[in-house]
Order: sequence, then C-alpha cells, then structure tokens
Amino acid sequence: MADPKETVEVAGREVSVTNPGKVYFPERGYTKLDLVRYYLAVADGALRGVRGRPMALKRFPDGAAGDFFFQKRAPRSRPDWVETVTLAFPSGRLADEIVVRDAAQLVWVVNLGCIDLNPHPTRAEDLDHPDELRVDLDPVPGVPWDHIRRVALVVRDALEAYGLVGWPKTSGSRGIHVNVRIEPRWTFPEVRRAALALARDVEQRVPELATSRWWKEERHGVFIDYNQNAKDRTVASAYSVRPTPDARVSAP
DNA sequence: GCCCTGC
DNA sequence: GCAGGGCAACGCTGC
DNA sequence: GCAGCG
Ligand SMILES: [Mn+2]
Ligand SMILES: [Mn+2]
Repeated sequence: MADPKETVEVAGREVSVTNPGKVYFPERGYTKLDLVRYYLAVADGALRGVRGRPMALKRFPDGAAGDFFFQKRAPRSRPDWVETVTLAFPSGRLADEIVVRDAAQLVWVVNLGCIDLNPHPTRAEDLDHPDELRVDLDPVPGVPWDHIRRVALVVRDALEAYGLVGWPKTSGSRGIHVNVRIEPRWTFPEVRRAALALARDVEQRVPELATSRWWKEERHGVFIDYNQNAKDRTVASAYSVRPTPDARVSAP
C-alpha cells in the first residue's frame, strides 16, 4: 500500500514520518502528516516554547480520539541527534527525558504520536531552577470567555506591580496560560509560593471572577492553578495542538 | 509507535 | 511471523 | 496517612 512511510527534510536532516496518511483527527479529517506539516509551518514559534527544556511525552499513537500514554523516559532506540537530559526524582529514580532544540527533533517527537508538547519550566542546563512561572487559568464549567479574558488582564496588572511581564496564550482547552520569564534563581517550592501569592493577589482584586481555592466545590469563576508550578509538572506549550476533536491550538 | 518477549 | 505488554508516579492540599 | 487535585 502507498502509505507506510514518508520522509521530510528538515533542519538539514531526513526525518521519517510513519503512517503519514493515518487520520489523527477524524472529525476534521486531519492526518498525521498534516500535523507534522502544521508544526513545520509554526516551527519558529513552537520551538520558542520548548527549546532546551526537557519534556514529558504524551503519546497518542492512534490519534486524538485514541488511547494515550505518558512517557517520561526517551525511547531507548533513537537517532543520536535526539538530545536527552537526566532528571532525578525524589525517590532517587532517574529518567532521561527528551530535549528539543530544532525542527528535526520536533518532527521526530511528533512522529511518536505526540500531539501537544509538554515542556518543563526549566532548561536542561539548570534543572532545579525554573526560568518560567506559569499562570494557569482554569475556568470552572460554564464560565464565559470574557471572564477568563478579564482575569488574564488582572494577572497582567498584578505582575506589573512586581516588574514582571506575562505572555498570554489560549490553553487550547478552555482556559488561558500566562507565561512569565523569571531569573533561574529560585527553587520549585519558591516559584510555587510566588505563584500562590500572585493567585491570592488576583483573587483579592476580582473576587467575583477569580478563585485560588483548592477544593473544586469551593471554586467559582476562574481557578488560578498555582500548583502547576510544582516540580515535575508540565504545561502544554505555545502552538501546541491539543487532542480535541477540532484540533484546537494553544494560541499566543 | 515501537520495541521486546515469547510462542 | 505475530500477538501482547509496556510505555509516569509528582507534589501539594485539607481532612 | 489519606484521598482529591491537576
Ligand atoms: Mn489549564
Ligand atoms: Mn491546571
């Protein structure tokens, strides 16, 4: 059959795309090769979100509607131009995670069935000090988009008071992510505490719109998920395609 | 999606 | 040759 | 220590 494999030339390498015609988004008819071509088209932006960061792989070998699994450890068999870095867990266990820096590595990851990209907030060069604080706005069901947007604007004001700049994007699901560049100087617990302080600040500014309550039952409006800044937690990066039926994208 | 194992 | 299994396990919360 | 949360 005329399908098993296609080769794309990217970043000076030949990268295989297996099952290029496989339908990954049945509702829209988008194929695996469509997904690869999308990522090539936005490679500059997509790489800005993941470059130099270890990432957890969330793999959908049968497309967005199929089963998925997480994979922290890079597949043992991989080209020598695919970079990894060794992470240590508190348990003492180790994991070699993928680090993407160019479009060839990106396509290689997409070929594994990764639809969205989930980088850590750290760089491979310094795994203990995040250089990105992530403000994850998760609306409870039924919250209108305008409220989410308004909370994001309040986040901007609150950040400004600390001399910080937030870079917003849709999550591609229901909420908004605001990424904040920080000096790689603070530990995970310290960054998480900063995110909590920010969440409480925002909640105080617009208590009708935003909440920092951990318990779902006590939440109303937009939950500012500060815990997303804990260690070993990742967030879908900018330009990631989400595994939704309509192939929505996290749009800056 | 792909490897590894075992039949 | 082919079917089946594996592929993560964190850290924080309030009780 | 537990289960809820993501
Ligand atoms: Mn979110
Ligand atoms: Mn969240």
